[in-house]
Amino acid sequence: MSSENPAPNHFIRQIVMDDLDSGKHASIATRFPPEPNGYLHIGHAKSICLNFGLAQEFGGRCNLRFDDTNPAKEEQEYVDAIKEDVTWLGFHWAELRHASDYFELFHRCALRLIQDGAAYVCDLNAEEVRAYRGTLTEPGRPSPYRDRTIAENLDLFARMRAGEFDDGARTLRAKIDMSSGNINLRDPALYRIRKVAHQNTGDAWCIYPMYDYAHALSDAFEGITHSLCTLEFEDHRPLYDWCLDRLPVWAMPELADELARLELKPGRSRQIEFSRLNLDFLVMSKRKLLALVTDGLVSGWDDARMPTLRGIRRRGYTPEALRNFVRNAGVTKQQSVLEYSLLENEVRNDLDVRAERRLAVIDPLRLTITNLPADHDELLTLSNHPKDESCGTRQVGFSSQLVIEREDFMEVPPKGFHRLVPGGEVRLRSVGIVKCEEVIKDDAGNVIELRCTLDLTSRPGGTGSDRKIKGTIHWVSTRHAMQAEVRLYDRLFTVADPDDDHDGKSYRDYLNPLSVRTVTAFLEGSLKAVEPESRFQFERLGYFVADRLDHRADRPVFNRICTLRDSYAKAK
RNA sequence: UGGGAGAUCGUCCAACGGUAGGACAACGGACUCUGACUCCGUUUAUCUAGGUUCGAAUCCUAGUCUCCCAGCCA
Repeated sequence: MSSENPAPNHFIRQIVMDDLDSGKHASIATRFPPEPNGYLHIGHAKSICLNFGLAQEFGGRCNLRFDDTNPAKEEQEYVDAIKEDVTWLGFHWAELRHASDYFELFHRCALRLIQDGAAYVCDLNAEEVRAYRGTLTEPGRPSPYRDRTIAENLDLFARMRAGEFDDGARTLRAKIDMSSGNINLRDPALYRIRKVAHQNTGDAWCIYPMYDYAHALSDAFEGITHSLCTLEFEDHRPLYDWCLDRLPVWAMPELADELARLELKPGRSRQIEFSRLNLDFLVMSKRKLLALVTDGLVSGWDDARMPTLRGIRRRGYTPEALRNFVRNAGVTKQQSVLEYSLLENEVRNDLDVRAERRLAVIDPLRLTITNLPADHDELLTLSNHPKDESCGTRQVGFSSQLVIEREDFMEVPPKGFHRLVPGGEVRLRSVGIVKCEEVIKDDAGNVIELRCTLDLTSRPGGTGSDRKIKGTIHWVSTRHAMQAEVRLYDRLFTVADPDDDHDGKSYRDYLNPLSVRTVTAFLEGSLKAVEPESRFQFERLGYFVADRLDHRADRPVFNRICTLRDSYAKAK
């Protein structure tokens, strides 16, 4: 099995250890808070590994919480997919929560804010609010409704809640500072009117809380100690803290019954930001990913080329490799773009250790052994893993009628070519050394068959088996082979930064037309009855996985996860 | 011209006033019945300018560059 090294230290882990050492927290609590409006991608893996990983390492707890405060965008389908993906990645949540579980609590808190004179109902519409807000460099102006009386605010808010007003007609706003340099503090909206059914609460509410308000309170309700999020929320932190300063939910009697009902143990949380995970040669924004799907540029969210967790899984990447990748990437506040090779490297590391070896030919060239009877039929016993005997052995059929990889033969080889050439010798993996005696061509001059003799003494255990030969190539016996659809994947984009839209280009202009190639390959017969998602190394070709969705015993489909490193190809 | 954040090899991460180190990438070599794996070696970095200090990636000052923010999205 693959090994996962201990967690390297990073600034958030250090904060956690300090808080534990100082006694600020007896144990920690984190949460992974996705909005169920799309599928999870590699970027989310960082947040998942960080939140769940920290809780795991320090004996704390980590909740999965759906940030479902905007019913217009969210769907149950995504909730289900996210749960499945988190589980696949290898994590278990302490509790499954929804922000919508707390709608009653949010509402009571809003009442408290109004009573404290810290929030008011504003009648400005969206456009007017924007005009009053000012700009990045100019302060905003107070809303004409800013100084309503508490009684008036209470009455208006009750009527908002009762559905008396249209969508967008009014908002509940925090009364903070219209001249703040931080735009988030210029009386941000706390509640808006949306007469939309919610996938969880149905028609119970027509006012829904905004992210900043709901998120800070949700963290506090759940007793989250460390609320980890990405850098773009850095200047939301003052608002996060404002909410908890005004609403010490752990000490508000009017919340007690509801908190008890939900079995919540609230506490004050601290928001800490880290930089997102970005990868080159990929796009990661939900919008662009969605466009790839809806425009049919890929086959779906689970297309094996997609950077979604479902796509990555479909492709055959292992959760272990993904976790190692994220761990090695580290956690900082520096914006960064990781090289895709880091991820591939982890996949190869993991699979080299655990994937059994098989023989397969994806671009066949006929090879006949002329000094063996035409009906020669033999079962060879091959080891499943060169470095792990516990993987056992398997039987592979061998005959005089074989196919080899077309690129393993060249009539006019370049210098340094170690494979088959006319009159030359090469070792057939686990069989022995063959010599190419004759090259058969069709009328067009294409090589269609190689006729070779096998040096019988070079067979395993034979007197000449140790004879040094430069090259070893793989093969499959046609009589014993099965054919299968094999999908050869390559990167989806041709440039390192597909998001770069200079020169009027867009990521669509950088799509790799060769990102998938489907071929019919010859596979050794032992591959016949494998389960979907089982992974193998096809020797010298790469790592392959039986497709999770399409693979069937009677119609096998394999995906290439990644190639092997190929120093020869690189040298060419 | 506002507010927030960040600058260390090609990439990512360390070094917490005391020899700038690791991983990946690249390059060279060894090994090899997978041109894989493994092993060995090499190249490459502290944004700039001042200052403090015996000593600065780290502290101070000034500047430069990059990213984020003007949703009733999250």
